[in-house]
Amino acid sequence: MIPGHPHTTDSCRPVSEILARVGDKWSVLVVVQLGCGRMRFSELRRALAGISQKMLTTTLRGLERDGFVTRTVHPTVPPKVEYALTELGFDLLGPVKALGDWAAANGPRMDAARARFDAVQAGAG
Amino acid sequence: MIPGHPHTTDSCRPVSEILARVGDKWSVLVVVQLGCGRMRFSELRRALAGISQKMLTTTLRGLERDGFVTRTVHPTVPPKVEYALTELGFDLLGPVKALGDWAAANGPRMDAARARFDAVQAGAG
DNA sequence: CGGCATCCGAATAGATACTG
DNA sequence: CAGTATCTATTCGGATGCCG
Repeated sequence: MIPGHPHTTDSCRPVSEILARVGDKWSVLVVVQLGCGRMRFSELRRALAGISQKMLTTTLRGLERDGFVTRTVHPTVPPKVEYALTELGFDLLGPVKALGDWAAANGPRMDAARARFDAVQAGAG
Repeated sequence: MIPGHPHTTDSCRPVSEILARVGDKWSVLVVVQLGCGRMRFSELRRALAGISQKMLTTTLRGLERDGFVTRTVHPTVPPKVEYALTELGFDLLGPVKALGDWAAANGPRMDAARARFDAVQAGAG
């Protein structure tokens, strides 16, 4: 029990919403990647290394819809489409990078806990 | 690489990892909920209102495995199992709440962007 | 009360082929 | 090069039934 706990945390609802929007497998990766600067479709695909072309398209559409990225079509031959973060997208980078820093700092602790848990499971059945 | 760009964000990898662990539909909700204090299984289920017993069990197992929550069994009749955040879990609350605050503050902007996008799609095909 | 096993439907993600 | 459409495999998540 936490004595004198504020219990004012209504973070549940908004966290759930933001996670429903960018909590999928690729959205955050794309946002972080675009945080390095505008990129074209194939550059993103190369940078993300593992995403399928379909998923990249779907993810970018969703991010564009929610106002995180812009899509610029250059009417050239061959076609060239560039994606960039909006102000909202850059804004999102703040808390996302905070989470990233946390993960980088505490990832080993998570790994250790997992190893411990698995060892106990194996030993105690 | 973008010339003259900061490019200090190597948050890609860790963000991906933390998202793979707590980016599912319920994990963060459970963590935030437990941030209010230790709770037993049925309390959590009531508080989350919508989660199935199977998912709650699965989610709690995952969080326990990664060292975010502890599971305490009271050998009473009827049985009583309580869950609480570990120090790592409380630590996670920081960046998660930051993300929650951001979502609460910018949710309207996301909604507006979405409405705008949908309107353009309807108008321009 | 807490939890596991099983089955089933829905949603997701990937491969492939085709268009402009 | 960028994107769409289709098909399929995998995963997710819920309902049910049984156990300690």
